[in-house]
Amino acid sequence: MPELPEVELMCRALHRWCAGRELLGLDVLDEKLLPAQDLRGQRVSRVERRAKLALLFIDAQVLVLHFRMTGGVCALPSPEARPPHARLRLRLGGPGSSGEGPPAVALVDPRRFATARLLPEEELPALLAGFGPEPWPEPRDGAWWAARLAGLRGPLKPALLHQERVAGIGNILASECLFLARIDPRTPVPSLQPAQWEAFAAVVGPFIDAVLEAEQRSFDDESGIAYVNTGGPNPFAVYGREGQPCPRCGAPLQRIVQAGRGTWLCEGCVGSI
DNA sequence: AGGACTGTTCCGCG
DNA sequence: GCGCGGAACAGTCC
Repeated sequence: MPELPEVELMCRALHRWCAGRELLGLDVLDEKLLPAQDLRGQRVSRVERRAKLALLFIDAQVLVLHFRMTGGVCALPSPEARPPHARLRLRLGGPGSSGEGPPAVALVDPRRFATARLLPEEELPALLAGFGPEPWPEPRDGAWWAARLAGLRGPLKPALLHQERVAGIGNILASECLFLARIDPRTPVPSLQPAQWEAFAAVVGPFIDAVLEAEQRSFDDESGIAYVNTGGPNPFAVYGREGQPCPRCGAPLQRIVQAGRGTWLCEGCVGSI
């Protein structure tokens, strides 16, 4: 479920697994993803997140992974292991900067929406310039959010998904944070009051921290496919819960569609539009 | 069988 | 420029 927190966790995992290690091979298991590459002997220096991208720095190049809807990463028990839906595999040699790591890692993606590209490091700034600034971990206040979305006229919730304004907010994060801030997702951006911007700003950082902490557990077990919400109960307050009672007031939660995407809200908890 | 889905891009229309 | 709907991508899970 890759939004900002999930991509952050995947990047941390990739960094632990790969940083400082030699590449023994880059296996393109789905040729739709990337042309075959020979990167043997090159070294993964580090892995960083920017927006919803994972950036693997390999010598003078960067392998840029975009997980889209269903992409994920996992550590493999053997160099030739091929878990279901594996699309790209990195075989690794030598101990990493955090000790022994797995013999290989893979990008897995059942739906095959994920993308990968390899580009010279000097081309990275131009790619990243297309994304807005990060809403986390640096604290952002209400004025920052208002300025980032200034000029947009439509409803707030779809506006939050504009990656060129603010990078990393996804459909779940948007619904959940608006619920926590008691803001109606249909409110036009120009109608937001300063107090509402502040309420929203106050909610985002702690919510991302909470998701990271909750999902950290699924990454702590690095023995198999260790990524994203594999089964388990829906951990969210409103997402995917239409018809269920609002955790705050008990009224049935609503699902509406905005810009073609589901939005979940409690009509009893939001102020007037 | 049919619909919905955590992301993004493209097109056409207004 | 903005925003929407729709389609496309491709697969799984109700």
